[in-house]
Amino acid sequence: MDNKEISQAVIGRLPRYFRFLGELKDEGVERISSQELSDIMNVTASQIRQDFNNFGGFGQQGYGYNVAYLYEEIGRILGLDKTHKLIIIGAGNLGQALANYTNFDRRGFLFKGIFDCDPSLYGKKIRSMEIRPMEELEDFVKENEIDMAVLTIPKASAAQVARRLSHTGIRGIWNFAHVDLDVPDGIQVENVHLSDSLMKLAYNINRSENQMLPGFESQLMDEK
Amino acid sequence: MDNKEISQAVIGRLPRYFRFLGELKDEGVERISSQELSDIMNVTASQIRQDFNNFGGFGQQGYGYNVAYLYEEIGRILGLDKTHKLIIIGAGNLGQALANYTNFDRRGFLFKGIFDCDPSLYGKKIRSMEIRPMEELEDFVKENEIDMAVLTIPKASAAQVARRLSHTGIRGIWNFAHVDLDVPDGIQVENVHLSDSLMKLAYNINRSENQMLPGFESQLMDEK
DNA sequence: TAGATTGTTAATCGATTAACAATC
DNA sequence: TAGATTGTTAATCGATTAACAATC
Repeated sequence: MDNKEISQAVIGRLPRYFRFLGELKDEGVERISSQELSDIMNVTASQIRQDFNNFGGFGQQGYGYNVAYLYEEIGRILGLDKTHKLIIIGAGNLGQALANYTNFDRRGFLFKGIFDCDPSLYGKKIRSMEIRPMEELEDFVKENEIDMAVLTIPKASAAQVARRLSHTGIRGIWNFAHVDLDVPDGIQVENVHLSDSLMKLAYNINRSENQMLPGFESQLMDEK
Repeated sequence: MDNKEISQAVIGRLPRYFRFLGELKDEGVERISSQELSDIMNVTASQIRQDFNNFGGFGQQGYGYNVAYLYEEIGRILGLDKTHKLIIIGAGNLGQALANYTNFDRRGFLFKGIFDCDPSLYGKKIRSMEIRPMEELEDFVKENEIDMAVLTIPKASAAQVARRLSHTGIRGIWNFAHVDLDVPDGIQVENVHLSDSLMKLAYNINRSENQMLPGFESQLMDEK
Protein backbone atom coordinates (compact mmCIF):
# COMPACT_ATOMS: atom_id res chain seq x y z
CA MET A 1 0.00 0.00 0.00
CA ASP A 2 2.94 2.26 0.59
CA ASN A 3 6.18 2.33 -1.34
CA LYS A 4 5.58 4.45 -4.43
CA GLU A 5 7.37 7.76 -4.08
CA ILE A 6 4.96 10.67 -3.78
CA SER A 7 5.98 13.81 -5.62
CA GLN A 8 6.80 16.90 -3.58
CA ALA A 9 4.16 18.74 -5.60
CA VAL A 10 1.53 16.56 -3.95
CA ILE A 11 3.11 16.79 -0.50
CA GLY A 12 3.19 20.55 -0.81
CA ARG A 13 -0.59 20.59 -1.22
CA LEU A 14 -1.38 18.36 1.74
CA PRO A 15 -1.08 21.03 4.45
CA ARG A 16 -3.57 23.19 2.60
CA TYR A 17 -6.05 20.34 2.31
CA PHE A 18 -5.49 19.71 5.97
CA ARG A 19 -6.25 23.31 6.85
CA PHE A 20 -9.47 23.49 4.83
CA LEU A 21 -10.67 20.15 6.10
CA GLY A 22 -9.98 21.24 9.67
CA GLU A 23 -12.08 24.33 9.13
CA LEU A 24 -14.91 22.35 7.55
CA LYS A 25 -14.78 19.93 10.43
CA ASP A 26 -14.98 22.78 12.93
CA GLU A 27 -17.97 24.11 11.07
CA GLY A 28 -19.62 20.75 11.54
CA VAL A 29 -19.53 19.69 7.89
CA GLU A 30 -19.75 15.92 7.75
CA ARG A 31 -19.19 14.99 4.14
CA ILE A 32 -17.84 16.73 1.07
CA SER A 33 -17.42 15.83 -2.58
CA SER A 34 -14.30 16.56 -4.57
CA GLN A 35 -16.37 19.05 -6.56
CA GLU A 36 -17.49 20.97 -3.48
CA LEU A 37 -13.96 21.03 -2.12
CA SER A 38 -12.79 22.16 -5.54
CA ASP A 39 -15.13 25.14 -5.39
CA ILE A 40 -13.90 26.15 -1.95
CA MET A 41 -10.20 25.65 -2.54
CA ASN A 42 -9.86 26.71 -6.14
CA VAL A 43 -8.18 23.59 -7.39
CA THR A 44 -9.67 21.09 -9.82
CA ALA A 45 -11.77 18.25 -8.49
CA SER A 46 -9.65 15.98 -10.61
CA GLN A 47 -6.50 17.05 -8.86
CA ILE A 48 -8.09 16.55 -5.47
CA ARG A 49 -9.06 12.98 -6.31
CA GLN A 50 -5.68 12.23 -7.83
CA ASP A 51 -3.90 13.65 -4.81
CA PHE A 52 -5.89 11.63 -2.30
CA ASN A 53 -5.60 8.48 -4.34
CA ASN A 54 -1.85 8.59 -4.03
CA PHE A 55 -2.44 7.29 -0.54
CA GLY A 56 -5.30 4.92 -1.16
CA GLY A 57 -9.01 5.51 -1.37
CA PHE A 58 -10.39 7.79 1.30
CA GLY A 59 -13.74 8.34 -0.36
CA GLN A 60 -16.78 6.41 -1.34
CA GLN A 61 -18.53 6.45 -4.69
CA GLY A 62 -21.80 8.28 -4.71
CA TYR A 63 -21.08 9.80 -1.31
CA GLY A 64 -17.85 11.75 -1.38
CA TYR A 65 -15.43 12.05 1.48
CA ASN A 66 -16.08 12.01 5.18
CA VAL A 67 -14.54 15.24 6.42
CA ALA A 68 -13.43 14.08 9.85
CA TYR A 69 -11.95 10.88 8.52
CA LEU A 70 -10.15 12.58 5.65
CA TYR A 71 -8.79 15.23 7.99
CA GLU A 72 -7.45 12.58 10.29
CA GLU A 73 -5.90 10.57 7.48
CA ILE A 74 -4.11 13.54 5.98
CA GLY A 75 -2.84 14.44 9.43
CA ARG A 76 -1.50 10.93 9.74
CA ILE A 77 0.16 11.09 6.32
CA LEU A 78 1.85 14.32 7.34
CA GLY A 79 3.14 12.65 10.47
CA LEU A 80 1.04 14.80 12.79
CA ASP A 81 -0.06 11.80 14.79
CA LYS A 82 3.48 11.60 16.11
CA THR A 83 5.06 14.23 18.31
CA HIS A 84 8.26 15.96 17.35
CA LYS A 85 10.72 17.44 19.80
CA LEU A 86 12.38 20.54 18.49
CA ILE A 87 15.02 22.97 19.55
CA ILE A 88 15.68 26.43 18.24
CA ILE A 89 19.23 27.47 17.49
CA GLY A 90 19.66 31.22 17.45
CA ALA A 91 17.78 33.28 20.04
CA GLY A 92 17.55 36.46 18.01
CA ASN A 93 14.28 38.14 17.13
CA LEU A 94 13.11 35.41 14.81
CA GLY A 95 14.20 32.56 17.06
CA GLN A 96 12.38 34.09 20.01
CA ALA A 97 9.31 34.78 17.90
CA LEU A 98 9.14 31.14 16.82
CA ALA A 99 9.76 29.96 20.37
CA ASN A 100 6.79 31.98 21.51
CA TYR A 101 4.56 30.66 18.77
CA THR A 102 2.50 28.22 20.79
CA ASN A 103 0.39 27.02 17.87
CA PHE A 104 3.03 24.55 16.80
CA ASP A 105 2.52 22.65 20.06
CA ARG A 106 -1.03 21.86 19.11
CA ARG A 107 0.25 19.93 16.12
CA GLY A 108 2.71 17.94 18.18
CA PHE A 109 5.78 20.08 17.63
CA LEU A 110 7.12 20.43 21.14
CA PHE A 111 9.51 23.23 21.94
CA LYS A 112 12.24 21.71 24.08
CA GLY A 113 15.07 24.19 24.14
CA ILE A 114 16.74 27.23 22.66
CA PHE A 115 20.43 27.88 22.10
CA ASP A 116 22.60 30.84 21.32
CA CYS A 117 26.29 31.65 21.26
CA ASP A 118 25.91 35.04 22.93
CA PRO A 119 26.81 34.68 26.63
CA SER A 120 24.75 37.73 27.55
CA LEU A 121 21.64 35.74 26.65
CA TYR A 122 22.46 32.62 28.66
CA GLY A 123 19.85 31.98 31.27
CA LYS A 124 17.33 34.40 29.85
CA LYS A 125 13.97 32.68 29.84
CA ILE A 126 11.67 32.19 26.88
CA ARG A 127 8.49 30.32 27.57
CA SER A 128 10.01 29.17 30.83
CA MET A 129 13.00 27.79 28.93
CA GLU A 130 16.47 29.09 29.58
CA ILE A 131 18.63 30.05 26.63
CA ARG A 132 21.49 27.59 26.56
CA PRO A 133 25.07 27.96 25.35
CA MET A 134 25.99 26.27 22.09
CA GLU A 135 28.51 24.08 23.88
CA GLU A 136 25.65 22.03 25.30
CA LEU A 137 24.08 21.38 21.92
CA GLU A 138 25.20 17.85 21.14
CA ASP A 139 24.61 16.45 24.62
CA PHE A 140 21.22 18.08 24.86
CA VAL A 141 20.00 16.71 21.53
CA LYS A 142 21.07 13.20 22.41
CA GLU A 143 19.81 13.20 25.99
CA ASN A 144 16.42 14.64 25.07
CA GLU A 145 15.94 12.75 21.83
CA ILE A 146 15.40 15.92 19.86
CA ASP A 147 14.44 15.20 16.28
CA MET A 148 14.11 18.65 14.76
CA ALA A 149 16.28 21.75 14.90
CA VAL A 150 15.17 25.19 13.83
CA LEU A 151 18.03 27.26 12.49
CA THR A 152 17.53 30.97 13.06
CA ILE A 153 21.14 32.00 12.94
CA PRO A 154 23.13 34.13 10.50
CA LYS A 155 24.15 32.42 7.29
CA ALA A 156 27.81 32.61 8.24
CA SER A 157 27.45 30.06 11.03
CA ALA A 158 24.66 27.92 9.57
CA ALA A 159 26.85 25.46 7.68
CA GLN A 160 28.96 24.76 10.73
CA VAL A 161 25.97 24.28 13.02
CA ALA A 162 24.34 21.98 10.48
CA ARG A 163 27.51 19.91 10.45
CA ARG A 164 27.48 19.65 14.23
CA LEU A 165 23.82 18.67 14.19
CA SER A 166 24.40 15.96 11.63
CA HIS A 167 26.32 13.91 14.19
CA THR A 168 23.67 14.05 16.88
CA GLY A 169 20.93 11.90 15.43
CA ILE A 170 18.74 14.83 14.48
CA ARG A 171 16.22 13.98 11.73
CA GLY A 172 15.25 17.31 10.26
CA ILE A 173 16.37 20.92 10.02
CA TRP A 174 13.97 23.80 9.53
CA ASN A 175 16.36 26.26 8.00
CA PHE A 176 15.74 30.01 8.15
CA ALA A 177 19.35 30.86 7.37
CA HIS A 178 19.86 32.12 3.87
CA VAL A 179 22.11 29.34 2.65
CA ASP A 180 21.69 25.91 1.12
CA LEU A 181 22.74 23.43 3.75
CA ASP A 182 24.69 20.38 2.85
CA VAL A 183 23.69 17.54 5.14
CA PRO A 184 24.01 13.75 5.04
CA ASP A 185 21.27 11.59 3.55
CA GLY A 186 18.65 10.82 6.10
CA ILE A 187 18.50 14.35 7.45
CA GLN A 188 15.71 16.37 5.91
CA VAL A 189 16.04 20.09 5.30
CA GLU A 190 13.11 22.41 4.83
CA ASN A 191 14.12 25.91 3.86
CA VAL A 192 12.27 29.10 4.69
CA HIS A 193 14.10 31.73 2.71
CA LEU A 194 12.20 34.85 3.63
CA SER A 195 14.14 37.17 1.39
CA ASP A 196 13.51 34.90 -1.59
CA SER A 197 9.83 35.10 -0.84
CA LEU A 198 9.97 38.87 -0.60
CA MET A 199 11.80 39.08 -3.93
CA LYS A 200 9.11 37.01 -5.60
CA LEU A 201 6.56 39.45 -4.29
CA ALA A 202 8.61 42.35 -5.66
CA TYR A 203 8.76 40.66 -9.05
CA ASN A 204 5.04 40.10 -9.18
CA ILE A 205 4.27 43.66 -8.16
CA ASN A 206 6.54 44.91 -10.90
CA ARG A 207 5.04 42.59 -13.46
CA SER A 208 1.50 43.61 -12.67
CA GLU A 209 2.45 47.28 -12.87
CA ASN A 210 3.96 46.76 -16.30
CA GLN A 211 0.83 44.98 -17.44
CA MET A 212 -1.38 47.83 -16.30
CA LEU A 213 0.48 50.47 -18.30
CA PRO A 214 1.03 48.38 -21.39
CA GLY A 215 3.68 50.78 -22.70
CA PHE A 216 5.10 51.54 -25.97
CA GLU A 217 6.69 48.32 -27.19
CA SER A 218 3.71 46.14 -26.67
CA GLN A 219 1.61 48.49 -28.72
CA LEU A 220 4.07 48.29 -31.59
CA MET A 221 4.12 44.54 -31.26
CA ASP A 222 2.65 42.84 -34.31
CA GLU A 223 2.39 39.13 -34.68
CA LYS A 224 5.46 37.82 -36.50
CA MET B 1 11.39 42.08 -25.79
CA ASP B 2 9.02 41.72 -22.84
CA ASN B 3 5.46 40.50 -22.95
CA LYS B 4 5.61 36.72 -22.79
CA GLU B 5 4.37 35.52 -19.41
CA ILE B 6 7.13 33.91 -17.38
CA SER B 7 6.16 30.87 -15.35
CA GLN B 8 6.25 31.09 -11.58
CA ALA B 9 8.56 28.07 -11.61
CA VAL B 10 11.18 30.23 -13.27
CA ILE B 11 10.51 33.24 -11.04
CA GLY B 12 10.87 31.05 -8.00
CA ARG B 13 14.41 30.17 -9.05
CA LEU B 14 15.58 33.71 -9.69
CA PRO B 15 16.26 34.65 -6.06
CA ARG B 16 18.51 31.64 -5.71
CA TYR B 17 20.47 32.54 -8.83
CA PHE B 18 20.70 36.03 -7.46
CA ARG B 19 22.11 34.81 -4.18
CA PHE B 20 24.74 32.57 -5.76
CA LEU B 21 25.79 35.21 -8.26
CA GLY B 22 26.08 37.76 -5.47
CA GLU B 23 28.39 35.42 -3.60
CA LEU B 24 30.48 34.72 -6.69
CA LYS B 25 30.72 38.43 -7.33
CA ASP B 26 31.88 39.04 -3.76
CA GLU B 27 34.51 36.36 -4.26
CA GLY B 28 35.76 38.29 -7.25
CA VAL B 29 34.69 35.75 -9.87
CA GLU B 30 34.35 37.56 -13.18
CA ARG B 31 32.84 35.08 -15.58
CA ILE B 32 31.04 31.76 -15.25
CA SER B 33 29.66 29.22 -17.67
CA SER B 34 26.28 27.58 -17.28
CA GLN B 35 28.13 24.33 -16.62
CA GLU B 36 30.20 25.77 -13.79
CA LEU B 37 27.14 27.36 -12.26
CA SER B 38 25.33 24.05 -12.66
CA ASP B 39 28.03 22.32 -10.63
CA ILE B 40 27.79 24.87 -7.84
CA MET B 41 24.03 25.12 -7.67
CA ASN B 42 22.99 21.57 -8.41
CA VAL B 43 20.65 22.36 -11.27
CA THR B 44 21.20 21.42 -14.89
CA ALA B 45 23.15 23.74 -17.15
CA SER B 46 20.31 23.41 -19.60
CA GLN B 47 17.82 24.76 -17.10
CA ILE B 48 20.09 27.66 -16.26
CA ARG B 49 20.36 28.67 -19.92
CA GLN B 50 16.64 28.24 -20.49
CA ASP B 51 15.83 30.30 -17.42
CA PHE B 52 18.08 33.20 -18.38
CA ASN B 53 16.88 33.16 -21.95
CA ASN B 54 13.37 33.85 -20.84
CA PHE B 55 14.58 37.38 -20.35
CA GLY B 56 16.87 37.69 -23.35
CA GLY B 57 20.49 36.72 -23.83
CA PHE B 58 22.74 37.62 -20.95
CA GLY B 59 25.64 35.47 -22.06
CA GLN B 60 28.07 35.23 -24.88
CA GLN B 61 28.98 32.14 -26.86
CA GLY B 62 32.38 30.74 -26.09
CA TYR B 63 32.68 32.93 -23.01
CA GLY B 64 29.80 32.29 -20.64
CA TYR B 65 28.19 34.87 -18.44
CA ASN B 66 29.69 37.93 -16.85
CA VAL B 67 28.94 37.51 -13.17
CA ALA B 68 28.52 41.15 -12.22
CA TYR B 69 26.34 41.89 -15.23
CA LEU B 70 24.16 38.83 -14.76
CA TYR B 71 23.75 39.61 -11.07
CA GLU B 72 22.66 43.12 -11.89
CA GLU B 73 20.24 41.98 -14.58
CA ILE B 74 18.56 39.42 -12.36
CA GLY B 75 18.26 42.04 -9.65
CA ARG B 76 16.56 44.30 -12.15
CA ILE B 77 14.19 41.55 -13.27
CA LEU B 78 13.24 40.96 -9.65
CA GLY B 79 12.52 44.66 -9.27
CA LEU B 80 15.35 45.20 -6.80
CA ASP B 81 16.50 48.31 -8.64
CA LYS B 82 13.36 50.02 -7.36
CA THR B 83 12.71 50.73 -3.71
CA HIS B 84 9.62 49.44 -1.95
CA LYS B 85 8.02 51.06 1.05
CA LEU B 86 6.54 48.59 3.43
CA ILE B 87 4.56 48.57 6.62
CA ILE B 88 4.07 45.76 9.08
CA ILE B 89 0.63 45.06 10.42
CA GLY B 90 0.72 43.15 13.66
CA ALA B 91 3.39 44.02 16.21
CA GLY B 92 3.55 40.63 17.87
CA ASN B 93 6.70 38.55 18.09
CA LEU B 94 6.94 37.86 14.39
CA GLY B 95 6.04 41.39 13.33
CA GLN B 96 8.67 42.84 15.61
CA ALA B 97 11.22 40.29 14.46
CA LEU B 98 10.67 41.24 10.81
CA ALA B 99 10.73 44.94 11.67
CA ASN B 100 14.13 44.45 13.23
CA TYR B 101 15.46 42.53 10.29
CA THR B 102 17.59 45.21 8.70
CA ASN B 103 18.79 43.09 5.80
CA PHE B 104 15.67 43.83 3.80
CA ASP B 105 16.67 47.49 3.66
CA ARG B 106 19.77 46.62 1.70
CA ARG B 107 17.57 45.28 -1.08
CA GLY B 108 15.42 48.36 -1.21
CA PHE B 109 12.62 47.21 1.08
CA LEU B 110 12.20 50.18 3.39
CA PHE B 111 10.46 49.72 6.71
CA LYS B 112 8.11 52.68 7.07
CA GLY B 113 5.74 51.84 9.88
CA ILE B 114 4.20 49.22 12.12
CA PHE B 115 0.60 48.91 13.27
CA ASP B 116 -1.28 47.01 15.91
CA CYS B 117 -4.73 47.02 17.41
CA ASP B 118 -3.52 46.62 20.99
CA PRO B 119 -3.57 50.06 22.70
CA SER B 120 -0.98 48.98 25.22
CA LEU B 121 1.54 48.82 22.37
CA TYR B 122 0.81 52.24 20.88
CA GLY B 123 3.84 54.45 20.98
CA LYS B 124 6.27 51.67 21.79
CA LYS B 125 9.26 52.08 19.51
CA ILE B 126 10.72 49.52 17.15
CA ARG B 127 13.70 50.63 15.16
CA SER B 128 12.85 54.21 16.10
CA MET B 129 9.35 53.73 14.73
CA GLU B 130 6.31 54.07 16.98
CA ILE B 131 3.69 51.36 16.85
CA ARG B 132 0.56 52.96 15.39
CA PRO B 133 -3.10 52.21 15.98
CA MET B 134 -4.98 50.46 13.20
CA GLU B 135 -7.27 53.45 12.80
CA GLU B 136 -4.47 55.33 11.09
CA LEU B 137 -3.83 52.59 8.54
CA GLU B 138 -5.56 53.93 5.44
CA ASP B 139 -4.36 57.51 5.78
CA PHE B 140 -0.83 56.42 6.51
CA VAL B 141 -0.61 54.16 3.46
CA LYS B 142 -1.89 56.86 1.16
CA GLU B 143 0.16 59.71 2.58
CA ASN B 144 3.38 57.74 2.57
CA GLU B 145 2.84 55.92 -0.70
CA ILE B 146 3.33 52.52 0.91
CA ASP B 147 3.32 49.76 -1.65
CA MET B 148 3.73 46.65 0.46
CA ALA B 149 2.08 45.44 3.65
CA VAL B 150 3.38 42.61 5.77
CA LEU B 151 0.58 40.78 7.56
CA THR B 152 1.69 39.27 10.85
CA ILE B 153 -1.69 39.11 12.52
CA PRO B 154 -3.89 36.21 13.60
CA LYS B 155 -5.85 34.52 10.85
CA ALA B 156 -9.13 35.72 12.32
CA SER B 157 -8.48 39.35 11.42
CA ALA B 158 -6.42 38.85 8.27
CA ALA B 159 -9.30 38.84 5.79
CA GLN B 160 -10.71 42.07 7.15
CA VAL B 161 -7.36 43.84 7.15
CA ALA B 162 -6.69 42.67 3.60
CA ARG B 163 -10.02 44.14 2.58
CA ARG B 164 -9.14 47.45 4.18
CA LEU B 165 -5.76 47.44 2.47
CA SER B 166 -7.28 46.76 -0.91
CA HIS B 167 -8.79 50.24 -0.95
CA THR B 168 -5.57 52.07 -0.16
CA GLY B 169 -3.56 51.62 -3.31
CA ILE B 170 -1.30 48.99 -1.82
CA ARG B 171 0.37 46.80 -4.46
CA GLY B 172 1.40 43.70 -2.56
CA ILE B 173 0.75 41.78 0.62
CA TRP B 174 3.33 39.56 2.25
CA ASN B 175 1.01 37.30 4.15
CA PHE B 176 2.13 35.39 7.23
CA ALA B 177 -1.42 34.77 8.44
CA HIS B 178 -2.56 31.22 7.95
CA VAL B 179 -5.39 31.94 5.53
CA ASP B 180 -5.81 32.36 1.80
CA LEU B 181 -6.52 36.01 1.21
CA ASP B 182 -9.03 37.09 -1.36
CA VAL B 183 -7.89 40.37 -2.89
CA PRO B 184 -8.72 42.28 -6.06
CA ASP B 185 -6.73 41.81 -9.23
CA GLY B 186 -3.71 44.02 -9.27
CA ILE B 187 -2.79 43.28 -5.67
CA GLN B 188 -0.19 40.57 -5.35
CA VAL B 189 -0.15 38.16 -2.43
CA GLU B 190 2.88 36.17 -1.39
CA ASN B 191 2.15 33.68 1.34
CA VAL B 192 4.53 32.47 4.00
CA HIS B 193 2.65 29.69 5.70
CA LEU B 194 5.12 28.58 8.34
CA SER B 195 3.04 25.74 9.67
CA ASP B 196 2.65 24.31 6.16
CA SER B 197 6.40 24.35 5.82
CA LEU B 198 6.82 22.62 9.15
CA MET B 199 4.32 19.95 8.15
CA LYS B 200 6.23 19.25 4.97
CA LEU B 201 9.33 18.74 7.06
CA ALA B 202 7.42 16.36 9.33
CA TYR B 203 6.24 14.40 6.30
CA ASN B 204 9.72 14.08 4.89
CA ILE B 205 11.18 12.99 8.21
CA ASN B 206 8.52 10.33 8.48
CA ARG B 207 9.05 9.17 4.94
CA SER B 208 12.79 8.84 5.35
CA GLU B 209 12.32 6.90 8.56
CA ASN B 210 9.99 4.48 6.83
CA GLN B 211 12.47 4.03 4.04
CA MET B 212 15.26 3.19 6.45
CA LEU B 213 13.37 0.39 8.16
CA PRO B 214 11.81 -1.06 5.04
CA GLY B 215 9.31 -3.11 7.04
CA PHE B 216 7.26 -6.01 6.31
CA GLU B 217 5.03 -5.07 3.40
CA SER B 218 7.78 -3.87 1.14
CA GLN B 219 9.61 -7.15 1.61
CA LEU B 220 6.55 -9.10 0.60
CA MET B 221 6.06 -6.83 -2.37
CA ASP B 222 6.57 -8.62 -5.66
CA GLU B 223 6.20 -6.96 -9.04
CA LYS B 224 2.64 -7.16 -10.32
C1' DT C 1 -32.84 0.70 -8.94
C1' DA C 2 -31.19 5.38 -10.42
C1' DG C 3 -28.17 9.03 -9.26
C1' DA C 4 -24.03 10.54 -7.56
C1' DT C 5 -19.40 10.53 -7.19
C1' DT C 6 -15.30 8.11 -6.66
C1' DG C 7 -11.05 5.72 -8.42
C1' DT C 8 -8.41 5.26 -12.37
C1' DT C 9 -7.03 5.35 -17.11
C1' DA C 10 -6.12 8.24 -21.05
C1' DA C 11 -5.19 12.83 -23.07
C1' DT C 12 -3.20 17.17 -22.59
C1' DC C 13 -0.36 20.47 -21.09
C1' DG C 14 3.80 22.46 -19.28
C1' DA C 15 8.37 22.09 -17.54
C1' DT C 16 12.80 19.98 -17.82
C1' DT C 17 16.49 17.97 -20.28
C1' DA C 18 19.11 16.88 -24.39
C1' DA C 19 21.08 18.10 -28.59
C1' DC C 20 23.17 20.96 -31.73
C1' DA C 21 23.63 24.86 -34.88
C1' DA C 22 25.03 29.63 -34.28
C1' DT C 23 28.60 32.55 -32.94
C1' DC C 24 31.90 34.68 -30.03
C1' DT D 1 40.94 29.65 -37.22
C1' DA D 2 39.63 26.19 -33.56
C1' DG D 3 37.49 25.66 -29.19
C1' DA D 4 34.12 26.87 -26.11
C1' DT D 5 29.76 27.85 -24.84
C1' DT D 6 25.63 30.09 -25.64
C1' DG D 7 20.80 30.41 -27.53
C1' DT D 8 17.27 27.70 -29.19
C1' DT D 9 14.83 23.83 -31.10
C1' DA D 10 13.41 19.12 -30.35
C1' DA D 11 12.64 15.14 -27.21
C1' DT D 12 11.43 13.58 -22.85
C1' DC D 13 9.47 13.52 -18.68
C1' DG D 14 6.15 14.55 -15.17
C1' DA D 15 2.13 16.82 -13.57
C1' DT D 16 -2.49 18.29 -14.42
C1' DT D 17 -6.90 17.74 -16.44
C1' DA D 18 -10.52 15.18 -18.74
C1' DA D 19 -13.25 11.26 -19.27
C1' DC D 20 -15.60 7.40 -17.88
C1' DA D 21 -16.28 2.79 -16.02
C1' DA D 22 -16.85 1.00 -11.36
C1' DT D 23 -19.59 1.11 -7.41
C1' DC D 24 -21.76 2.89 -3.42
